[in-house]
Amino acid sequence: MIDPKLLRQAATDVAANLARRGFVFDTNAYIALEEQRKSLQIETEQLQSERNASAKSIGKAKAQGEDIEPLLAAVQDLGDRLESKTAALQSVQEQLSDIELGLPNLLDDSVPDGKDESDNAEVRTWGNPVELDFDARDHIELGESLNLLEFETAAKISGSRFTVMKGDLARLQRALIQFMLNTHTEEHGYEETYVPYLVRADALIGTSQLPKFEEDLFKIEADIPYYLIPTAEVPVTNFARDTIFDAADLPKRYTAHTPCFRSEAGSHGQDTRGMIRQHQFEKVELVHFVAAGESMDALEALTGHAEKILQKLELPYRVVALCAGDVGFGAAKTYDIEVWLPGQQKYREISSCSNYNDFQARRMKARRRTEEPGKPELIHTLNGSGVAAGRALIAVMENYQNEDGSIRIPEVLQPYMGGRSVINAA
RNA sequence: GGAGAGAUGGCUGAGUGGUCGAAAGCGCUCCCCUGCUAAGGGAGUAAGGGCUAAUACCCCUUCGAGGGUUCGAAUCCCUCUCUCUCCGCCA
Repeated sequence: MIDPKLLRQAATDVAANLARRGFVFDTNAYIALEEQRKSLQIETEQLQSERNASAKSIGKAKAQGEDIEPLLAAVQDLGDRLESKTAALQSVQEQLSDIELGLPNLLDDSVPDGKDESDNAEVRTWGNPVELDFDARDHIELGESLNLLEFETAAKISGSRFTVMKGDLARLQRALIQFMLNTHTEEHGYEETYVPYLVRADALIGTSQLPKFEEDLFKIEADIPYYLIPTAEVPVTNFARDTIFDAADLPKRYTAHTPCFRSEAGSHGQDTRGMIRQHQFEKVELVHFVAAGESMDALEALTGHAEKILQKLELPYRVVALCAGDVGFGAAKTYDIEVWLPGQQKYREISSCSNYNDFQARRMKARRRTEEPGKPELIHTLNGSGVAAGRALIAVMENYQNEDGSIRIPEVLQPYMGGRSVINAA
């Protein structure tokens, strides 16, 4: 959520910023509502004040044994007046809140202009796309010919966009996850966490998947209307919900491995083959809680931590700064890390690292006490994939393939694979 | 699943219709005293919102959440959520 005070004072500036995203903010409608809110709130609070004063004097009079009747008569219609004002105020505030919850975050000035993916700015590349002296196979071909990857079995059980992995491939994904968690906890200062995969709507509102993007989520049919998490960002970031951290508590870095569940509504026809885009995938997530003013540095650090994983795996990648039109709803700035996939001859997203500044914190009431005046102020939250395990698996398969269809195991993963260095057909 | 208890400020914990945003203790901050790492005395110490140039006044809201009764609710009524105890079941 954008600071309501800023919206009131500088609606036009906000609209100009959001316009960079292609988002239209109807400032006139907002300002009109805001004027109503102001007068209604002042009147309502005035009436509440009157009510409090009269109740107090009635109490006093009664204690002294005086006649209360005239006092009661004097406030007879106060309740009704208050009730109608309150109802009107509430209605206006709900309308304002609907608008506010629907506004995307302000973009950081450093975000490049642009409409869509094609306008994203390459920031840096690492490594060089592998030159194979044979025709590269994609992960589907590789996995199926090794008898370790079965889409038909998955379809039989759960339909499209699911995968069954077996043997060394299943183990390789587990190895990737272990390797990533160990790297982040041992080298990058993250605390490992284990979190719920089912969450309540409140948590999703806090991280801004709701109310706007419900169609992207799986909601379970049960007495309790849980949602399956689309990313560990949701449970982990909500650690900070309704919390006031001590100044010394921050910064905090958390990591978690979870499955992620996404309906992929709106991506029909995209990546229908293979396991690039699944309803369920494994991911290691990184989350930072930092003081306001430190989040831009934190974003660079966080992105670097995700990159480190690919470097250790020796997978070529590039980092792109998402352009104004491509930055997600709640983010002020986002770097995507794209890994090279020989099977597609393309860089594909494997991590997305975002600074939400106070956008999520305001929704979650996540604050810290400042050092000096000791006053609560909103913290900044960040998150990024460190990295998506399913896609990392694809990247390893395709980048480490041999001509005979076997797959070499990256050196850093070998300890997790019983010391072996290659995966052969089962 | 059955039976019961409870949710109050940073913590412990009073408070069952009126001057309670809330006793007391602890903790914390500042000051005083004390010639010695102790003790004592005093003051202060919630969050959110409105108004505003203001982090100054003033006002409003909040005692798990949401409704209700009342001139007035932490206190009474209803619903929900969560926590705890015992029994049962269970990875």
